[in-house]
Amino acid sequence: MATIIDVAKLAGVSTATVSRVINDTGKVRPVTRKKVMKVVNELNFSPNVSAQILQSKQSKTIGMVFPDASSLYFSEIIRGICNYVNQFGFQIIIGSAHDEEEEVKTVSRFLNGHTVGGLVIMAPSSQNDDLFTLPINHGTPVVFISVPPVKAGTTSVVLDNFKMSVEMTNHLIKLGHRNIGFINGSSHNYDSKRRYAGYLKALQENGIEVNSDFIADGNFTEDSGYKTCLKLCELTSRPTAIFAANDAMAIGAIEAVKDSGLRVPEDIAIVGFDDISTSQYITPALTTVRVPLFNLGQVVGKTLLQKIDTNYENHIAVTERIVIPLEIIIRESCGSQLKR
Amino acid sequence: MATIIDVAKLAGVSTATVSRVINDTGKVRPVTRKKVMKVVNELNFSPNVSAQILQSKQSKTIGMVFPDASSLYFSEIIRGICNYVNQFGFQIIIGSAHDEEEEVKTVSRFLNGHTVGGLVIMAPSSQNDDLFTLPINHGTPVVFISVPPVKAGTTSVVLDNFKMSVEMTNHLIKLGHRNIGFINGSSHNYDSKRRYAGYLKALQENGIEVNSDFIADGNFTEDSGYKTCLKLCELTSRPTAIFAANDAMAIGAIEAVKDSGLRVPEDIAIVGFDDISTSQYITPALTTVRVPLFNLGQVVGKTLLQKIDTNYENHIAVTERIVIPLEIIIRESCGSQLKR
DNA sequence: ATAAATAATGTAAACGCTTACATTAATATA
DNA sequence: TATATTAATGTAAGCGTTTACATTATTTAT
Repeated sequence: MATIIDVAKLAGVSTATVSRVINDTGKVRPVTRKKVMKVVNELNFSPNVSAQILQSKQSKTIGMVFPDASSLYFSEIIRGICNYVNQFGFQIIIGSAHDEEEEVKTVSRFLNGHTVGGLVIMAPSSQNDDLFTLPINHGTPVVFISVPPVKAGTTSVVLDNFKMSVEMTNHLIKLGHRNIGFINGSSHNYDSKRRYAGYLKALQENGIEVNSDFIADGNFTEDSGYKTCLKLCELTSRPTAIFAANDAMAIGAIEAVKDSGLRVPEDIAIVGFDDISTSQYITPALTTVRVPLFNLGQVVGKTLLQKIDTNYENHIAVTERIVIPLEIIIRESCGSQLKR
Repeated sequence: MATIIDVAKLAGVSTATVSRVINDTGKVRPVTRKKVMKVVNELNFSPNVSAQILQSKQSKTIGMVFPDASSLYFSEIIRGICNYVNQFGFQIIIGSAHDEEEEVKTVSRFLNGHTVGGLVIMAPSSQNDDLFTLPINHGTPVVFISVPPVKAGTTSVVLDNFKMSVEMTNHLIKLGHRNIGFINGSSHNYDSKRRYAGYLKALQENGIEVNSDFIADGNFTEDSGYKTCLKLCELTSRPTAIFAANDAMAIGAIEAVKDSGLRVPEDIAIVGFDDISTSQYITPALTTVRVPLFNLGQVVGKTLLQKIDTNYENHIAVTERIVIPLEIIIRESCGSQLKR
């Protein structure tokens, strides 16, 4: 494998000049540039990335750490990030983690190893402050996905959960529902919390009292949706509509309603959140909120690259929060089309 | 950030000893080891990965390059790979590519940059020999996913497409079908080819003549399944069963049959391949072949790590081919439960 | 034509680590 | 106890870059 020295020798210039040519830094005469590029192509030279990082202390790889639990969403998000950052020669390195402790470890390994020039951390259920303090203390630019707006000097990209949840609940209310259940996702999950908060807000705005019997605790899995909904169906005075904090649980809920001998949406309307691909195919097709994950990824990539850039110059720590707009998708499971 | 020199100084030993301690190479007295480890922990030292790679020429990063088109499968596969290789301190770096040309570029960037110690290449539709020759010439261990068994000295992990496709077709035949259609995936895709070959084989074994009208060309998308199936439905003598080369197309096909005013499976049975999560929720639930992607990923990880290990010692280039067994999932869309 | 200013290129140190080889310490053997 | 053997540690070169600074070439001004 050819090194920069080989190129320099063959081109009859110094390594400094070769470096300047391939990185486009500093002045070099067109004649020299051409001469060097010729050899670069001949030898099929490309620089040793490790040597570059070691010397320049600037890595063009981005670490992405996320919990196993978000693997469903991860694929699209990462495609979005890649799509954006690849344009600028950046790579993505993956660190998945089973639990929070492991997530912290992964972050610190990325940081200490000087492998990454920036970090994307997905920690919707984060309880551990280290996840925030570690990279910030280290001075490495980070973008968080789906975290509460608590930490100063932190930049994050979040979904417009609250607003859409209000809208979705309002939609149910307009359809005539007053007894609306809610199935929560995992207990510490920020997305879930905001969606729940929006639901509560909508009820309150419409003067509907919250019935705690109608609030169930799931964990984002379809199974938990099924089981909690089954209980809701068995209530003597059961809800006429159920809002699940994500589609997987909504799908489980639909099965539960069916298995209880009831109909969706006639007896119980069901709505979800996420718009996963199954949602349009299940019967009845699920009314939900579309979350543009690919787009989210692009925004995250763009934001991070901006942080990295400005970070090279000056270290202004602004707290930034970018909200991704979402869209309600009305299908059959909410009963919009129904004449009541 | 602490370097190995800081640690050495503080512990009163040489950098060589520190290196031996943290890498567990060479002999070092327990006393010394303890002394060094104490400082390592105090300073929260962890080695600069770039410097390690630069010096040792052995990267613990695995490059995974795959076409955009396989992003559906990618998430689970990568989880599987991570799951295995993380145990051994290996990381994954992602290189997605729009087309084949870009895929080759990505591979060559990984190779030339010396960023990766091994490569996983997913190239089910590969036409370009560079994808194979590049890493082999470079001497970097590679594992291919879903590629034809053509290249010598190559190791690959593939699905047992042919066998399962024969079985699935046989299942249809046993159900009484003789007019069975097939919807192909994208034209150069190896998985699709093998599935088609299995279908052909089963027909032949049962003395059923192939009706070219029943063979449609899709491209793995649901939309293509819908459109091609619509045409199949319009045939004056139409097939009584259709085998789609993947679930997405099968789902499109089910919609098409419905939209043609026909019933699945009574008028036309439909089966697919992959067992994506939607398949169990669509009505009727799709009979299909389950592909254990996570498991596939684990196998790929294990195989690659083995190659990397032996590569360090001796460069025996054996052609290896690992076949992942699959499982038929009988649901409703094939009409097994039907009394005919 | 010469001096001054500017542009282009070269030189060499440094980045943080590993490891072959040299040296010193500890243990075994006679 | 002296010597041979083995174990533990140290020394320093080198991995392939980038870049501050030094040097040389080119252009501009006089």
